[in-house]
Amino acid sequence: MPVEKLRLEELFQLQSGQQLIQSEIPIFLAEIFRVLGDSTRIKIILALLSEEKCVYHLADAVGMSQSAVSHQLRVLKSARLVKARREGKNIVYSLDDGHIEGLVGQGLEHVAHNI
Amino acid sequence: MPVEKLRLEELFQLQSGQQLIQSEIPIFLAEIFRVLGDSTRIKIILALLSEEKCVYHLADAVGMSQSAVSHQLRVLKSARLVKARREGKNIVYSLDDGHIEGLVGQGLEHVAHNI
DNA sequence: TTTACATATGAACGATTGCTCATATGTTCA
DNA sequence: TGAACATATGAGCAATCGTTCATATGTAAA
Repeated sequence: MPVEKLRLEELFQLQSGQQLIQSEIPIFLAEIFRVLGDSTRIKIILALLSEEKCVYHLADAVGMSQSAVSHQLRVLKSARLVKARREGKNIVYSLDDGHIEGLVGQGLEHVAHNI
Repeated sequence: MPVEKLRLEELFQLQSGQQLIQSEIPIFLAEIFRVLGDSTRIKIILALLSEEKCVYHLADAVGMSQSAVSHQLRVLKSARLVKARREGKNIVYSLDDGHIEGLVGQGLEHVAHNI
């Protein structure tokens, strides 16, 4: 299936959803959610909502070791959820694009709804 | 932290995000994303976007065994993503609330953005 | 160039995951 | 009640995951 050709508003209307399900889209979709599905990684993202941070400050913010945070940053970076830039001795991480806030926001709505 | 007292629009504005990160919210958030982070479960959800379905039809739609689908339906149900009702010999599953479409929609936007 | 700092990375591990297979439970109809 | 169908569930297993520990890499300042 030519994923590039899909317009978002069409996705929900594919006949019986079968084409969508058999495309690669569910794989990509599951992948992004899988990456968001760990509390250390979510905390990193939440910490980056307000402002960019270096690894040391992220580790402090989420209460995990530098190594653990660094490993998870790599996961987040390869999923294009965060981006990095060097600033002197530090490497400063920030959210990669605005969709992430949307995703987290929707997640929060579901959480709020189920409390 | 009194989660129930949080208004959604306040969440992003908590001082430096620290309160949010130290609350139980990241745990809940990661949990919902973790459940969405498997392609079989995402396919099930996509299959239910258009209409409710029984287990047999779901298994067919997602191309997995009845047992595998049943196991995953239990995960989806305990995360309150789907609900079930008996209809004769069958058990018919449907999405539990409207937020799920919002979540999937946001996920699709991210996917579309990164293709 | 040496030292100290900041980050990344590889190996190893215990824990969790998602599937299959076999079987149990529940429902309908003869 | 018994047979056939629909779904759920438990055990078992291979694969994946997230952490720690030790160490490598990269940068800045002395």
